[in-house]
Amino acid sequence: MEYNFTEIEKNWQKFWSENKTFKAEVDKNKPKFYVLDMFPYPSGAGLHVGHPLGYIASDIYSRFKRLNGFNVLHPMGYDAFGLPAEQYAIQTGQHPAITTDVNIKRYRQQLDKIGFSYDWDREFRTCDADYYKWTQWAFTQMFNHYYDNKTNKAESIESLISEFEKNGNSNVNAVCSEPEIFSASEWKQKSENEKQEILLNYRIAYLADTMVNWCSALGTVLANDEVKDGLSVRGGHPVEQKKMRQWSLRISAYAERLLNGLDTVDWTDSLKEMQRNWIGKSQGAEIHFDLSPTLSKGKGARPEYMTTDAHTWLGVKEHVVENRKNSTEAEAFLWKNLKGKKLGYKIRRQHAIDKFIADFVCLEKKTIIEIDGIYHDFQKEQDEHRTQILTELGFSVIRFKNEEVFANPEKVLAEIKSYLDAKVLPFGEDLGGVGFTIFTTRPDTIFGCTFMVLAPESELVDKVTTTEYKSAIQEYILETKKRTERERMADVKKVSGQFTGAYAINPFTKTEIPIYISDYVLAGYGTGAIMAVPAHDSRDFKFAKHFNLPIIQVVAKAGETETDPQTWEDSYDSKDGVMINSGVITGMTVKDAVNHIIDIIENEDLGTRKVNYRLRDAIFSRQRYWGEPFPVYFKDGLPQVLDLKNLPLELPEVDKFLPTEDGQPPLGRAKKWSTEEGFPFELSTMPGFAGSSAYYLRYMDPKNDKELVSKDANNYWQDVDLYIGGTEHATGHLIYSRFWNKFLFDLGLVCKEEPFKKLINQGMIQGLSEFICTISGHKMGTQNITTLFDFYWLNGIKNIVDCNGNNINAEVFYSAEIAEEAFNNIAEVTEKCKLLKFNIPIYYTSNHKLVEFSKFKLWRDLDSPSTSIFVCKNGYWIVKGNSVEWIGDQNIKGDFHTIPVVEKMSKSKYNVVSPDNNYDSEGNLIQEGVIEKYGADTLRLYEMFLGPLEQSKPWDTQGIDGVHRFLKKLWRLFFDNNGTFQVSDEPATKDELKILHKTIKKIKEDIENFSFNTSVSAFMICVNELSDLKCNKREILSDLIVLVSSFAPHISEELWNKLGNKESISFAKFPEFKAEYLVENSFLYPISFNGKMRFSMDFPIDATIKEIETVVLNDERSQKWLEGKAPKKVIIVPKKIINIVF
RNA sequence: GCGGAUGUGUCGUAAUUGGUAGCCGAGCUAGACUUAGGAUCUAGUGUCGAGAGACGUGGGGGUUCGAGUCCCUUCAUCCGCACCA
Repeated sequence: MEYNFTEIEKNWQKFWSENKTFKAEVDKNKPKFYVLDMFPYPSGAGLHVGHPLGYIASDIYSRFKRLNGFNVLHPMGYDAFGLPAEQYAIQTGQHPAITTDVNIKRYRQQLDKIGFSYDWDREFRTCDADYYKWTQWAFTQMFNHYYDNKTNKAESIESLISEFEKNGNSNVNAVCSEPEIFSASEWKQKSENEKQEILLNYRIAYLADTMVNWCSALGTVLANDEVKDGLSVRGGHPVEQKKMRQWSLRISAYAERLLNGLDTVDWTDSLKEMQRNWIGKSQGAEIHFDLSPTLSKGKGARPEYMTTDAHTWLGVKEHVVENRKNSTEAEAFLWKNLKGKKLGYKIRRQHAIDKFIADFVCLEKKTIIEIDGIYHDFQKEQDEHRTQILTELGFSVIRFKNEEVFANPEKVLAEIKSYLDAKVLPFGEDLGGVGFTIFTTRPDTIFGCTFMVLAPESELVDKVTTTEYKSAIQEYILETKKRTERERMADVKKVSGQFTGAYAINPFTKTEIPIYISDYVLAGYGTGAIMAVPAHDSRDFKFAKHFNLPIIQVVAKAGETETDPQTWEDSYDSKDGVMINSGVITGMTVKDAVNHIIDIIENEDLGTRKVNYRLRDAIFSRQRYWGEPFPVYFKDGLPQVLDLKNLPLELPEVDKFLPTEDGQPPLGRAKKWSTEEGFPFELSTMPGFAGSSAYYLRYMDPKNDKELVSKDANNYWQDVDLYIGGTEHATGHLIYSRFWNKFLFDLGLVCKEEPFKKLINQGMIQGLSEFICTISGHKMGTQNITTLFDFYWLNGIKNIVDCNGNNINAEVFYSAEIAEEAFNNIAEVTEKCKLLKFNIPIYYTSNHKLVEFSKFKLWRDLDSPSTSIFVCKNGYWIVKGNSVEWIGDQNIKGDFHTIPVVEKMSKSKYNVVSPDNNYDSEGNLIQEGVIEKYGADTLRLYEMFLGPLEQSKPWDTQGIDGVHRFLKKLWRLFFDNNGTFQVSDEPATKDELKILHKTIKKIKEDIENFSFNTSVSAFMICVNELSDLKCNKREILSDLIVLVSSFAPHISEELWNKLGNKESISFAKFPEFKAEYLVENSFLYPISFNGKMRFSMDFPIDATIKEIETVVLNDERSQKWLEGKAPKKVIIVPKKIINIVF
């Protein structure tokens, strides 16, 4: 009986599916094991041979665990929302739900052919409303929680509100956007909207203004990698930096826990390193720098709004309160339009300054606004006197008459605003006093800080820049604004910057140091400002050199003395060394100095110890259609979330998948996109990572309509024991889902803080592309072709150009080996010529040769069918439509070589190999699949045989025959020469048992170490050896087939069944390894002389070292190798080696 | 620039973790069976050498009785991060 894999595989796949063989249920009598593959996005191209690599590995492991008595959860589903489907929808008008469904069906069909042991009853898609209900629900939970630094977990917003009501927020230590201290009574006085506004600063899911890449032509925010040279990669539309109100997730609150959690999981070091890198923790200090000259009276003495002393305040307090009550009509009118930062500046009224009371004051701009009524007319002289004093204090006064206010209030407000906008305080007092704060990880080098640099986008820039430098600064900012963050990163080498005119004072050296702005400082990191230490930071060094700024060495390499930094080629950035020129810390090591200086900084109130993270909050809005709608509506412009009972909020239908005319996201086109009360819903949708962040939890309990996952299911399945997938998710999905899980953990909804216990990154299977060569600008007239190439034949390649015809309608291709030569010769004549190499579909080639000339031709020029010439070494092919003619030596028809290149397997490179048959749009077979040709078991084994799982390798079917032969050989063990199934019930021999148990041991160890490639060769060795012994003993084959079943389940089921078993082999028991079968009674020792192996000798296992030594030394071969010398030493390692040293 | 990984026949790879380098498969060569072979089987196949033997795990050095494996150094390739203060 032949090994008919097609039949066998079809039958068993049907059997598994009908019998739900791999259905997993909570079973508390069995230990659980959860094996998960990373969520696939079902692309239109279907599966290629690279995708199943990880799936096969996880499937082998799942089946292995089942055989070992575990209750295995092994599910599969689809990450179905996403951009490609939507782009396709925009192009074709097809609803993304339809294309996604088609793609998923194709995926499923392909997956089914490979024989995976998934529990298909748990399958779901992220775009199912039943599923995204829980994505939306999780979002509402994030909205309803804040991160408390005291309990170090997420806590409910209700508890925060009740704390506000009791004590205000001064005792609250929460992760928060803009802390502003208020008391309980102040909280209670706030309007509902004001309260909501404040709460948004605390919520884990929050709405805030964020800088984004906005592309108005595409109507969406773009990620950095979607923008190049200020244009969108797709379409080439201009992209601008824009502040937009976006949903974000406060993932930064979890930075420390995300970092620490890495120590508890079994992932590869490289992956953990990537995450650590992404989180980017750095420890250092925030240090306050005063501006020079300092006008403030002292640091940290009083809040800035207290602009008078306590004594005076008590004296004027009554007047202030009185005035506020009895404000004039004009004042009241103005106040209505000034309060609450209506002009963009905080304005206070009836505010005491020195011993005066100002009508209105803007402290950050040191500006007083006076309304002169009749009352004031009597006091004109006094007012002038008062103005004088206030001016001395640094305030300026603008005045308006009552009548002005009434006659043209708009004009008055506009004047106030433009006055405030224009006013630049020379010494930065409006920064909240007297200077600004920087973050550094090297506070020890502060004595070497000789200048400061601000990020161009920093809010501080406007405030420090002196009038003189204003235009230069603005010019510089404009320049940098044009470039995206990405571009800035790209040309690191270019040094640019601009002096602001302002100086700060180094708090330790007390010297005045200039303040610059430069785009090498990022607004988003730290405080957007740095202290520059050119001697010990290469970027600062370059900057100092460029602008000729002083460089002071403060760290010397251990054992070296001070040198002149002016002579340096580069800075000394290392933390190895001893402090010099550094006041009290001179002589300390860098490590000690860092700690010591921070202590001083804290004691003297110059700053604080500080930990900084690179991890930023995740922007969660997309102006897109094909994603989860936010369960959010807006009431008075403020967001409210829907209750669970109103979820899911289903994605509405729209007429087009494009933004609306007025630039709203596609959901703006939905007919009724508002609550029943008429409050509008959010128009953005969630990003790709939303749906994939908690899917592993949902698999535990996929049909539950009451909760994401039941307590029962979660307590049983707990976490993913083995997670297999590609590295591409290292910093995206794997950070987000860890965050998401930790959040749910804080809420007590899941029992494990880390979701993925062990994680393996399978290597990529690359494609083997084929390139064809042609030369641009070099086409020839058809009528010349024959003569041309006869000529070419006679004269060699270089004469091709002599016949450069004028009727251009033939394209010439060159076989790889002559392309270069041909090109070189053509280039002599026409300089415009270029050697072109481009990808061609690999299925027109075979063994790196073009074979399907006419098919290639058809593919190549659909638009202009013409003649093509394929120049080979000893002639050429002329191809016209279906006619292919060889011109040249008829005895040796030329091979037309293409150039093989290993690249990523991708549709655009035409190098995709799918596991099953590949048909064109008309249904013609264009590429035979491995599954059809060899069967799924061969595919599974071969993918594993290719090499270590983690390693990337190009797909190459050379060698697949060997694996297929192995399966046939295995099959033959069960049949006699006539093809009749025949298994002997005789007891196995010692040798047979030894072979079997050697294999059991090896397979068990290999699977546990995920070393599947070596298991496959172990199987081969085993079957080879059994074949040599002509072994057909049931005792041996029965165990062997169980071993194989994890790898090649179909053939195993078939043979298992033929052995007379009624149940699926999945319910068999993994054979037990018995060491006694491997016990040998002798060992063949390799005998080396001075470490070089010369011959080997057999000794009984219980021979003593003494006995062995005597026998070996007396052997005549030993005498020969010793060359008559006496051995100095004889090393005998039992059951290992014998080495004789002489 | 920083971090990580890898480097072994013609190719994919293996090596009991410091103990006979090249298992298994492919390819190639020769042969058997056969009407035929993309079937099956047998033998050979690291390099040099007629041979004995010598050399051989990117290069150089070291530790060791013994190194593909450990240490130092250097080169190459791949991947990740990258003005992160």
